[in-house]
Amino acid sequence: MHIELRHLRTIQAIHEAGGLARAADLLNITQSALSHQVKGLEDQIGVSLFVRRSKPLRLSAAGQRLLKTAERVLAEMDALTDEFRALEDGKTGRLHIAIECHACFEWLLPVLEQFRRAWPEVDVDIRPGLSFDALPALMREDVDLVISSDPEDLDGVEFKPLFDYAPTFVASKDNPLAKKPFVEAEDFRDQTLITYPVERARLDIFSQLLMPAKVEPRSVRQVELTAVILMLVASDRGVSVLPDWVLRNLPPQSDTVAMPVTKTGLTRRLYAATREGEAQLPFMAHLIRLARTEPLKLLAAG
Amino acid sequence: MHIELRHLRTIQAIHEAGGLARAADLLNITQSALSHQVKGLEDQIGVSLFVRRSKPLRLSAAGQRLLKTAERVLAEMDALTDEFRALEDGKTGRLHIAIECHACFEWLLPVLEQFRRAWPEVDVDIRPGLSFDALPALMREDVDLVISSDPEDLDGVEFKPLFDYAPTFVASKDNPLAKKPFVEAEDFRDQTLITYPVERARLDIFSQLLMPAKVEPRSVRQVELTAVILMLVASDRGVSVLPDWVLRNLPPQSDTVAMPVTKTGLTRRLYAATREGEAQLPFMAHLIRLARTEPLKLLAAG
DNA sequence: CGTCATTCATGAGACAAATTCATAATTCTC
DNA sequence: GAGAATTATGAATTTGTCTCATGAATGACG
Repeated sequence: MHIELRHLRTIQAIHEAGGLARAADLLNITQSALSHQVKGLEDQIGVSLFVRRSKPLRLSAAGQRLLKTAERVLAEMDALTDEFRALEDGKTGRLHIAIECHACFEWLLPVLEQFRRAWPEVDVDIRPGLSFDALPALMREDVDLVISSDPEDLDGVEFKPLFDYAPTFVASKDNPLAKKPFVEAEDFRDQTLITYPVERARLDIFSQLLMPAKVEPRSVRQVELTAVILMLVASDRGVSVLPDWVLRNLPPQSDTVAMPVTKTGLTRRLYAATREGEAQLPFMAHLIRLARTEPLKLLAAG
Repeated sequence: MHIELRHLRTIQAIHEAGGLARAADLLNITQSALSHQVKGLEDQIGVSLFVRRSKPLRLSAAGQRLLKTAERVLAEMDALTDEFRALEDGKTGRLHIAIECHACFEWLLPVLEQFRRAWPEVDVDIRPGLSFDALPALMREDVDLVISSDPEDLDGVEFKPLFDYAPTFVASKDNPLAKKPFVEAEDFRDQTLITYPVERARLDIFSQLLMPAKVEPRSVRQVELTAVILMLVASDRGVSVLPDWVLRNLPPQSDTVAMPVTKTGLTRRLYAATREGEAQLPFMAHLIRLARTEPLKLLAAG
């Protein structure tokens, strides 16, 4: 037999009530039960917790020490059950987001900023580390939402569409391609292509154009930050393909030009992946709503 | 049914062992018991704690939250039981001391200083506040040791003698009494007597001399600090009666003279009062031993 | 001081809860 | 898809907790 929370509650009640009988009322059990319990506890820990010499049962030194722990521990447990209760009726929860699409930071951060104002209790985080394997992480409950443009028909995972975007070609105005109305696969053969440092299958330009056309750029350079990519492009160190929302914020007098990929342009769709049913959680639904509308507003404003 | 420590231990074990079966071994119960327990807990708090989609049972977000609390709380409980165990075999304990005798600070502080080096785990404190009613406080376990010179035959309380001392008269060398070889009760009629601010029954000079002789000093002034009393005496603002150990530390060229009270001098004995049996606690016995010998050494050195 | 009221302790039996045993249902691995 | 490993479940059993009835101790009061 170990010390149990029941014992801590008992000690606290006896202290507050100032006696077994009154404490028994507080705890809705009989005075006898308490007496047995205290005796059992004292036998267990081998230390007497109360002074029995005088009748209105008082805490001994050891009892006072136990009471201190009881107060701390019970407070912690109360906080825990409060959180669970809140979690049950959806006022709180965890929202750890994995983004497969690297440029999504651009619109996701403002969206989260707004979200946090509405749901201050929700534990929000972005986990850029696991952009590969994001869906397994979702199922393992390591994350709770995945932003992706490649919906998969996976059991236990739900994909909700967010918004469409156009992967758009950017180059320096000094680049030979700058004069064209649009680019196509062949145009990349002589170019240095700058991409985010993720596998090709996750890059629109490869999955939608170059891999189907079996075209390999002259070279590929991987760069982490969007701003750096744009800088390199501006100084004609390479060309890139970025979502249109990234390009709307370019200064108009910049040294770069943007144009569609292929004559008709590419169109891609972003999705939010959640575990089955969790998209209905109030805060989750709210975030998805925000992620549908806010990025478009940003685009319009840009 | 409430969350119990058993549940916290279970969560922790499952997490550490990475599965029910292994955790069951850790806890010396069957896998079945754990399964039932987890189910019961989840029903209780209305939140699922594990991800069951994949087989090596993993903690869900809520489970991870619970684990965090489990770790904090169980650590606290372990610390508590360690303390109780130490308390059981006497390596630690509480030693809150009430002193009835006000001047005892003089020798008690150095004694405690030495004691703390030998028993760093013991929670030592002095409670000067309740110099009245110290014995009831002892029985209520508000304090654990009382220093007193008035042993009472009380049930459940034990008095151990510490050492003898002589309440000694001090006056300015300008005081008319300074020439006498000793003082007696009548001498106080024309004097301002300086005492500690406690009831007369606890002051040697009243209980041993003035009250029996029914003599009232011209006036009585109460002063808290020994050093201040000595200062006032030196400047002939009054006379006082202090234990000899206080006076040994007077600078020899001081303006005060000391002399016995009555021709034979008074002799008083200090006692340490503990609850019945507790004087045998190792640390308590040590303190009492120190309190017997150390003050005498101080005297000799002074 | 004895009486009465209050408060705590104790033993036996009733009850509830946790655990085990046996076995079914999953999931994982090859 | 067979076999191994892991978790879930139902019924029986064991363990532990509570209640009831009552006894013992303490404190207050006339």
